[in-house]
Amino acid sequence: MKPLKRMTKQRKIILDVLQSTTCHPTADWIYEQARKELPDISLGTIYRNLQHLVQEEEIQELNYGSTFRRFDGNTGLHYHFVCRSCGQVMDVDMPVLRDLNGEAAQVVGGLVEDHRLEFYGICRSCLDKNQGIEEKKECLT
Amino acid sequence: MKPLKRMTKQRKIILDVLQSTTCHPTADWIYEQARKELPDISLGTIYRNLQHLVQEEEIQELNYGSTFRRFDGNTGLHYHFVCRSCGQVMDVDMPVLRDLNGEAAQVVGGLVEDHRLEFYGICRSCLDKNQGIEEKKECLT
DNA sequence: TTATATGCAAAATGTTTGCGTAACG
DNA sequence: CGTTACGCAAACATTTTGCATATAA
Repeated sequence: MKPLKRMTKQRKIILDVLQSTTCHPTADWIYEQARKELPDISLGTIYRNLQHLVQEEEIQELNYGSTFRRFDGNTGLHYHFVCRSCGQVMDVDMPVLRDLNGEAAQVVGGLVEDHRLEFYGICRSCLDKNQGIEEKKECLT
Repeated sequence: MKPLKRMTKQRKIILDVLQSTTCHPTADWIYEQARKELPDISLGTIYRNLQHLVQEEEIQELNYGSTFRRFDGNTGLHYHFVCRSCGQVMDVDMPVLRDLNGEAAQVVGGLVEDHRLEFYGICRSCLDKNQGIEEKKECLT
């Protein structure tokens, strides 16, 4: 973990929020959480810090088929499952496919640094209450 | 290939643009191309048709670490490589990992319908002219 | 003490939508 | 002909930015 340039209380809270949840929150959800601690924090500060933390590789950014981003406090390589019904994003605890990068490098002929793998489908809890479209949950705690 | 509800000249052009390029264009690039044929086409029409074509599974939507989407006329399962320097997205012609979905299903316990795999790194042409940051190419024809 | 970060509000970006008109089948 | 799609422009949601002030090191 590299040292950050400055650890403000705002930055600390944002990092805390991300590291103390297993969900994959949006900027807005992080904002709501952070405001419980620091009511005057601004959304601009949330975005500036998220950008900063991504650059410092303290967190990672996720992007699925939606208009907004999600963030993940877990920077280790791991895979995700996205439920098409409720929109929930969960970690998939399966072994990392280490030789994939080399395989791809042979094909594309460039430098392959890493990869990202996402699964799509319907999660168990949506299957159970097997109905049409659930209301989307932004984040489950 | 399911029949589309109506094949307007606008929809045809959008489909043509996507199917006659191996790049993975943004809505805006598609708009520029379509305007060469049909100068009065509107961006709203582009978006409406892209959405429609995704639903009909005539094209697929891609989403990477950026603020905008890309689209792909190739609906078969295949993987992508994203160059961190020039932003280009290219196909990775490697075998599809068919048993991955089953593996993930065992872990998450839901229904896993499909997966998406993306590689990140620096492409050959950026490595060759090995300089800092290239100007971003939206799409190469 | 000074560079870095903040809050606020305004701007920018990418996408969607309402409405009256056009045109596919 | 009736329904579906269009062009246009305004609305929307998310993210970024400029500026004057505050604060961590």
